[in-house]
Amino acid sequence: MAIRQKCDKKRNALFNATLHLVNNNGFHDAPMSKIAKLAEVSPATIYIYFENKQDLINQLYLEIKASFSIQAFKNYDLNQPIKESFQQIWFNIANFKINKVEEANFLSQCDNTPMIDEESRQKGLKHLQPLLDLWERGQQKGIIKLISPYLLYAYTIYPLAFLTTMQQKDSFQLTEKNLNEAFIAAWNSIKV
Amino acid sequence: MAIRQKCDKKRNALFNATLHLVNNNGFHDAPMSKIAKLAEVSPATIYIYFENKQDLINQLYLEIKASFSIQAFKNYDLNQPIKESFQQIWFNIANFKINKVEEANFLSQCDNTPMIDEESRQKGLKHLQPLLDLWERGQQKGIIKLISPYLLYAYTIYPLAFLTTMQQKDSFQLTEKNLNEAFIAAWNSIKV
Amino acid sequence: MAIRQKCDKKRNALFNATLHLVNNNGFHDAPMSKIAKLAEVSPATIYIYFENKQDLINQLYLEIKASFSIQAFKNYDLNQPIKESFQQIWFNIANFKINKVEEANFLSQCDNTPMIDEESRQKGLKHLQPLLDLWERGQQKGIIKLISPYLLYAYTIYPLAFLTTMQQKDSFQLTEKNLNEAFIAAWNSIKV
Amino acid sequence: MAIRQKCDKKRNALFNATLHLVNNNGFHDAPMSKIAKLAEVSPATIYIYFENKQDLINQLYLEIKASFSIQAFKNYDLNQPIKESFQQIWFNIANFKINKVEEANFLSQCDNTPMIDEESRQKGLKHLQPLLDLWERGQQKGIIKLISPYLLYAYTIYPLAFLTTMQQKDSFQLTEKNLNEAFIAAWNSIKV
DNA sequence: CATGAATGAGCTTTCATTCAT
DNA sequence: TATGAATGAAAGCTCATTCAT
Repeated sequence: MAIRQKCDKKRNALFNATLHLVNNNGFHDAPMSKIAKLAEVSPATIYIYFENKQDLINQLYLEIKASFSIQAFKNYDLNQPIKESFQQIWFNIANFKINKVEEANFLSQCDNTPMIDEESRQKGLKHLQPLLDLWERGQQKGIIKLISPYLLYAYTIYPLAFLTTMQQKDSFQLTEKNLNEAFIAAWNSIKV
Repeated sequence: MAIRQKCDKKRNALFNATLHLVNNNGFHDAPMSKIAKLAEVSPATIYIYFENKQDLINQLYLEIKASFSIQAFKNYDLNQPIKESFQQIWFNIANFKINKVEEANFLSQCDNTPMIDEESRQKGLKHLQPLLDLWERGQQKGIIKLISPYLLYAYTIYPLAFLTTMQQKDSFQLTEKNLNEAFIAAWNSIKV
Repeated sequence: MAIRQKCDKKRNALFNATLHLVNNNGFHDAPMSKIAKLAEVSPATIYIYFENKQDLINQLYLEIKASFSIQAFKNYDLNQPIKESFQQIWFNIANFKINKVEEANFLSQCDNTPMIDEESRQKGLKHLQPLLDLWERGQQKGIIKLISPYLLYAYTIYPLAFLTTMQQKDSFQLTEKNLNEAFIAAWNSIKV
Repeated sequence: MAIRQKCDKKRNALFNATLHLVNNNGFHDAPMSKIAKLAEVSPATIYIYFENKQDLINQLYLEIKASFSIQAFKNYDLNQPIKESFQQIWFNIANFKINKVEEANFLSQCDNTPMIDEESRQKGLKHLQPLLDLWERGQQKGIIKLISPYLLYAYTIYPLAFLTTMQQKDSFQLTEKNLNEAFIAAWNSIKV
């Protein structure tokens, strides 16, 4: 009655292989055969864990988004002042992007191409809710400007994507000094 | 002359078809056969104008980057004050992204995936030089913060990409009010 | 005994599943995985009961042929007159085809395609021997025409396959009236 | 401006290859790769001439049905007496089955399996209309029994399929004598 | 210059079967 | 015995590119 069980080990190996190949070659040059080889499984095995290639990509996206959100709101304390809370979250996100380069890179590709289907994209968006709530509280208290949350995001979180992308490609270094300057720029752009 | 015009017509048709398909389907689902069909030419004809698919994408990228740069520095007068100059350029870029949605979208994909080869990417970067020069002058005059140009770009120009992407996907509207708020946020983040 | 019954249950479930899928989808679209699912067993279990897919099909064919032959010669009494005997067998076969539609359909597929291997086909043919013997007796008595048994079969039994196939596919109905007319046609074609 | 044209030569080669492989191996063991090899074209070439495998099979079926129907009604003269007309058609069909063994065999497979889709099957049926009309005339004149055309077909034309199948598989020979006996059997089964 | 046909290589996915428990 | 996981091989089909005109 005992049988071999579907194991997270293989699922993870497939995720890692996909992550690596999509980041380096792009979605268009990350065939299932290469993914399988890199994960050291048979091509057919992928289809035990995922319905098809799109499903593999979607699930990977959501898994990374979830791990992103855990990191983003680590040590976030609702009772602290608005600015301290925002600072905590901002640096959490920055650290995720710095330490989890592959994951951050993948999310960037997903958010800027039609790789992910609409349903998964919508699910992924929900992870940011606590930050939106924080901004609203900040606005009610007169600390944060009364502008669209899209603007708040565009000028505080989104720039980090550029900085990490550049760090990978060019000679730009995200030093601690740079990071602090970046935070100040972010805060200046949204504070009242 | 007549022949030359005929050529450009097909070249442009191919560019438009590629732009449309890559934007809507992604690079991985924009085969040469579909591009040819949409441009109303034979697949074989593509290879008269371009060496191969990569070359087509690269050339399209550079063409759009060039048209972007023309728009970006329109009416830019070196003799005007720093802030006015920056404001001119910033709104130029914003208008490009708002009016040339397809082109802006395509550049976004190129900048966030391994679609474009390194050589073309480097060429594309040069178009921004006048803005970098302006920033340097601003810094020398003590008007702009002494931080890396990567940071300056990340907090002034890059956010526009997010806003235009969102305008396409969601209910967010880039109204004139929003746009002015965005410029203020951008300026606040880099001014001394 | 208990184990034996358990076994037969699964074997039968597999037979039914195969019958259903081959009839509805064709042999080419009746994969082992679907058969297993429909029979509510594991794909691996099939290989406990059958050597491979070909063996499963062959055994199913022979099982159905055997059940066909039991039905065909039910109440067949060697002492009765030739025509009565023939009539008995003919209606037995007709009833099998009418009541066991799935089984009859499957035999049709097997007899008209290279699904079954030669050995099993030969085995299947033997079930008709009593009918061949009856015909021979009829010929000796001058009641049945002195023509090849292949012709006798082609003009008496084989037409039933067409009628039942049509009943399934079209609006044709095998009513009792039709059936009696069919028997008369059959008898007229072979009687002296 | 002149280009290579899609040629019937390749289309025919593909038809012949398919015919041969499906007849000998069955639909389930007639992969596109083998068909291509036998037709001496690339697998990709098949998709220039046919939408997919199903379309290839459907078109082949209809082509053969058409050629069958031409043969079936060759020299058929509406002004001749019913029996002579029927005899003409019956022998035409018999000759088709004897001389075009591969084609006849293929039609048999198509008519007894779910290989062909419903639409093509319906189209294929229309080819028999002149025979149905003849039967109706025969019935009006009191020459042919007033029974369903399905019965008429089952007892006159359908038996030929069995005889030709047997000729291929077994030692049975469709001699001229056999053929004449078969016709008499056919006629006896439907004449008043 | 321009074309539709043609293609080998490679794609995603499925298959019959076996493995490990 | 019975299983769900696992798999190499092969399926149908598509791709970027070239051929022949």
